[in-house]
Parts: sequence; structure tokens; C-alpha cells
Amino acid sequence: MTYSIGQLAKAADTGIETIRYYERRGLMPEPPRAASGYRRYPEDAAQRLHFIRRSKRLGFTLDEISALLQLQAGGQRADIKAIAEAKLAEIETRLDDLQRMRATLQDMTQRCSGHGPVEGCPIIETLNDND
Amino acid sequence: MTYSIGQLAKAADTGIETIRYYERRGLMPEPPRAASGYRRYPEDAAQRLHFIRRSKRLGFTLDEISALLQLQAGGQRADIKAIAEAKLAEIETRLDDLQRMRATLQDMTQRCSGHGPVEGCPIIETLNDND
DNA sequence: CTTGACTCTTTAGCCGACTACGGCCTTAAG
DNA sequence: CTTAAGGCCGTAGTCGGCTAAAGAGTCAAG
Repeated sequence: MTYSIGQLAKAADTGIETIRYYERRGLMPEPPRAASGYRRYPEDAAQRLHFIRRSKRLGFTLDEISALLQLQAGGQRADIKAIAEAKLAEIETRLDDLQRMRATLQDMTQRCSGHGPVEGCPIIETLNDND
Repeated sequence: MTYSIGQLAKAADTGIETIRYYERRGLMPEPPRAASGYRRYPEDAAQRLHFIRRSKRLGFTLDEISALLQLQAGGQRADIKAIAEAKLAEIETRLDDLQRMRATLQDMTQRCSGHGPVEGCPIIETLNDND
């Protein structure tokens, strides 16, 4: 059984354009073509596309996913683990940043009554503080 | 005392180009010019630029900062609070997303020994799982 | 057979927030 | 006075990941 590009897109919940874009980027291999020029995807294309989408949801960039796909086709576990750990570290950094932002925003909104004119608004005053 | 654009940039730890960009975007008012055409910033320009930078660090977009600056110059506290609360909600959503990503990445990296070939690597297997 | 949905390629645009470039003029330090 | 550093403007490019549009050919259902 093979997929048309539209069927494949539906199966992986992406757009057709996205698949063609992945092909241009080298993430998806060029599939065989029907006589008409239409792409005919073999079964494993769906698996590969799922891998890409799932990796993306975990925060990997397309370049990183390229590397993962290469390694999947024959690499060392250490290399894969290194990529995953780097991503984890990156996400933890982003979490720290966002938590600091949240703390400040929570503080500001709690201290602001939400009534009256802007003069003396704790939010504005906090934003005016120097660093 | 006035600032040249370079001095202002240094004071707010930004680039000169950034300040001109903010001017084009309407975030920074057009300052008076010397006879040479050079920008001469009054004191309060530094304050305004600090406000912008601080707001940015809290996650506000330049458009949102525009709105905050307008309100600062005469608005209702309720409007300011609404903007801050919307941003807080947005950041909490992003936090949730990242926490889910972190949990999966942690699980994957912990289950991967980091030794041996890619076959059977728990990271790759997890990425191959359907949704 | 018809018609509407699907697919093809190439090229260009989008989002946000800068950043760089080129060619020229001005300022400040020595 | 000289010269290096700083500033002017307008336009275009960057990043990542798509997304759209045009114009033409193809497939499947009725």
C-alpha cells in the first residue's frame, strides 16, 4: 500500500506543503513517482514523518532532527543521547527564564488593584525600575 | 545633559541600530537633532528605553510595549493590568508546554544507557512511537 | 464524459526583532 | 590638523519553519 502526499499529510496531521518542504530540506527522501509525476510514498514514509513530527514537538529543530535521522540509520547511542541531553538542558534554561518572568508578572498583577488612573500603578512603576 | 545615540545605547545596553529601529516603529519618539543632523536625546529618553527593554525581558512584544507606553501617558489601570494578565497567562501556557517536553526528554535520557549501537535505543524508540 | 478534488513546480511572502551594508559626513581626542 | 571613532540614511538580509499563489496537468466518482 502506498500513500499519496495528501493521504500522508492527513496521516501525520501536517500540510502537504510541509511534506514538500521537508523533502527540500532533505528530511524526507524523494519518493518514487507515478507516471504522472505524482509522489507515491511507501509505508515507511509515514513512520519517518511521525518521527519528525514527534521530535519537533519535543523542541528539536529540523537540523537536529536531520542529525537524529542520520544516527537512527546507523550511529552510536552516545551521540543520540548527547543530542537529547543538550535539548533537555536548553529547555531547562528556557524554563528558568520563563519562571522568572512569571514571578515578576505575578507580583506586578497582584499588586495592581486594577482601579483608577495610571499614576502610581505598580505595574508601570515596576517597568520603570532600572534593571 | 543630553545623550548621543551611542551613549544612549550604552546606557540601556542595546545597539544603536536597535534604537533607530524603535524610532521607526514609533516606540521611541524622534529626538531633536543637532545642526549636523545627529540625534540629541534628552534625559527621559533613557528612562523610556529602559522601560522598553525591561518590558521586553518580561516577554512583551514591541506592539504590546507600544500599548503600555500609550497607557503610561494617560490610561486606566485596568487596561494595563489586563495586558499584564494576558501575558502572564501566555507564559503559563508556554511553561506547561515546556514542562511536558522536559518530562519526556528526562524520561528518554534516563532510560538510554548511552552505550552501544542505535538498535534498541530508548530515545529512538520513543521518537518512533505514534503520538 | 464531466467535474471537482488533487497534485505538480517555482517563486515569493510571512512572523518578530533586529542586524548589516555601503557611502558619506561629523565629532572628539591627541 | 589629522585621524579614528561615531553617526547619518535607505535598503536589504537574517533566523526557522512553514505557507501561499499562479498556472497547469491528473485522478476518481458519478
